[in-house]
Amino acid sequence: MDKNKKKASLKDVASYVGVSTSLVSFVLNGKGRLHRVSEETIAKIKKAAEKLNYQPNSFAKSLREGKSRVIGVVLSDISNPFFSMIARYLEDEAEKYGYSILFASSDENRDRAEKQIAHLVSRGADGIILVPCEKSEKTVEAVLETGKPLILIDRYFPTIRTNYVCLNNREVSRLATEHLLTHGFSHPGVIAYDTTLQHMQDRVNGYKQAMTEAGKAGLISESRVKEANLHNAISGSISRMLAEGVDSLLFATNNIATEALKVIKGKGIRIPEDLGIIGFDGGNAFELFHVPVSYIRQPISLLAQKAVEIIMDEILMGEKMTHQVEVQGSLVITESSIKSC
Amino acid sequence: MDKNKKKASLKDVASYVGVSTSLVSFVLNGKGRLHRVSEETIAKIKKAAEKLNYQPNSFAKSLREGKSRVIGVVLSDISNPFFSMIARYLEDEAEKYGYSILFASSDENRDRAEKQIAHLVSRGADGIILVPCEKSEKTVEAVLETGKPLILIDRYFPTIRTNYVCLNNREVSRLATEHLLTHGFSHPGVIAYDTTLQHMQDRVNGYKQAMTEAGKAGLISESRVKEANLHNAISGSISRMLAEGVDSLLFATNNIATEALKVIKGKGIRIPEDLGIIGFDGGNAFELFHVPVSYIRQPISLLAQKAVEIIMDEILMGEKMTHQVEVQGSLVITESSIKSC
DNA sequence: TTGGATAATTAAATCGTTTTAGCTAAATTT
DNA sequence: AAATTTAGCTAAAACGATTTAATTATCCAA
Repeated sequence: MDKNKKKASLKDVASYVGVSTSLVSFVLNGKGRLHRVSEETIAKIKKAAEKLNYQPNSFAKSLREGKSRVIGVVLSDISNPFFSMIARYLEDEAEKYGYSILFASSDENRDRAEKQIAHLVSRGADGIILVPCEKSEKTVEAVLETGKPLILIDRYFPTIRTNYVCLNNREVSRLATEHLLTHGFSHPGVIAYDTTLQHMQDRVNGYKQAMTEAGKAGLISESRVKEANLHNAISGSISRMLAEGVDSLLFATNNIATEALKVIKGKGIRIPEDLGIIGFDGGNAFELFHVPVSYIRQPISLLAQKAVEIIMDEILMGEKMTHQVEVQGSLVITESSIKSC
Repeated sequence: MDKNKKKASLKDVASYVGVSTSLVSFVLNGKGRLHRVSEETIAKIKKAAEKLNYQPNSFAKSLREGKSRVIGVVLSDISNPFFSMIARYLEDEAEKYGYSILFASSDENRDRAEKQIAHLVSRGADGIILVPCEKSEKTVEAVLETGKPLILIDRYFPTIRTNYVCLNNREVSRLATEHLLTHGFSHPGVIAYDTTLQHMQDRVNGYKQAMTEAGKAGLISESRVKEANLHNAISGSISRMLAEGVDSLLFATNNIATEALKVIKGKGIRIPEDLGIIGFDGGNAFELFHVPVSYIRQPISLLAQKAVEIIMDEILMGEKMTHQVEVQGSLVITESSIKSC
């Protein structure tokens, strides 16, 4: 094994051909013509680079150029299906620009997120894509102060002027509720996380709006679920709401929906006879449930595409405007949300 | 906004305190005492670094040291739950060493994997953790030639001497089949991917071994499933095997198990009366199925922990030995694999 | 008081690029 | 023939750190 053969550097190529490193750099960066290097030399240099298997040293390049071609992504938890899908699309989109992605999971922990971001920045990330966690306004503002390109994804803070891409949470949630109301359910409820994060508030607000529009503001009986001890909390909520007369439920996240389906299965609640349901983000899991489950579909790939597009604009072209994009979710309707009368 | 205030460099700290950059470097790397810097100066330098919010430039550091503190990970597809779990544990383990992880998805495509690896190496990854795809022996060998630390995870090539961490596929698969044989099922079958990858062969071989040990070698009627058109292929396999008298099935991956459960639900096959089943890797999805599903549990966190441990040994200490680790899977048994007689 | 330790610090090379400014020789203009 | 332009190339600084060898100052022993 020749594990000791060092990688060839610009200098190696240069001395192999018998020219200066400048020429090699010009040629290999496609600026040969611009710097009027002779065709002959261009050819020789290219051949030599090939032959020596020259690979530019990315550290030297980054040091010199002040660019890393890496985007840092901090999301809630990459093992959560929703976020791992986002991760995958971000990866694909970034690749189109020749960028790589450095991932980190915050676990919805503010301090952890702060550390992760600092770490990514110190690693030289050219920009940050962030799924911000609750009460992390200061963290976000700190990144903004840096001037480092930043875009929030999935969530945003109404009080902070940043780039963000998120779902039209309120509207799609309103639509889902309206659908329940017009398909045999007179008393819908909603189960959401008990967080101040705006996207979650929006999902609840969409529900409230639909109820109000239907003249049922009086029926609003929301149950919020704390993330801790999720399964039990959801189980309790469902029992309580059923007792109160709720006849259908909107689940505000994929996780909540999945846990709720387990509870429903466990309690033997009939869908849609006893309870109409609409989940968030379909997925393999739902398909194993004994009744097809209606859900709100998020265009995850679009979410990722927009996020990368916007941050790349800022990184590459110095775009200064703030972009705030809402992508449109849609309703996928099946048996679980239609009461046959 | 003071977006123009450049980050402070070593030189800035040095001139702020009125010393040379050497001293600052010594002190901030904890080698102050070693180079007998006076306590007074140490204190001054630390305070100044704090005050100027000095963050070392990682490119300069990497360039000089020839280390990046980044591990490159190429896996099949980060949006696949199994791999996103691995990704998450890898992230956590690497963090313990102060390392970050650069992810890339190969989509089981050899050329893509090759490109991704090249990309990660050119990005300066100190080592590569790889889920190799079919027929990628040459790619793996090419990495080995480089001398860059490498470890395969989840899969391996018996013909190549590399570090790897994988499940005791054959044994756990044998156990699962044996379990079926001793719990009311006289004619088990297996559904696996039609690939030459050894881990998959091992899973099938474990099944065959159990059958042979039970004196039922004659009953071996395996169905292999091509990845393309998965759902339909599995549907066909299940029908065919049931017709052939198969009374129970071992599914060799989580994906196969999930798709199979959908088929089973669709066809109204009763579990375990008509068919006993054992899946691979439990997960949220299984819990929504109307019968609790037995499965083979992989210690994913251990898999990741070992992988990082081994590659870090090589990166940091120049460990030269090849480590080949098999972690032990276990059977999680519920109703789906026990025929009540 | 000369020489040798010892303590405290610094100068300068180095890592591998990119890029600006400058140099030489040939070609063209006046 | 002198001046200018152009073609083709190179030298050297810069990016921001680490590290080796060198330097200065101080103190102590002989």
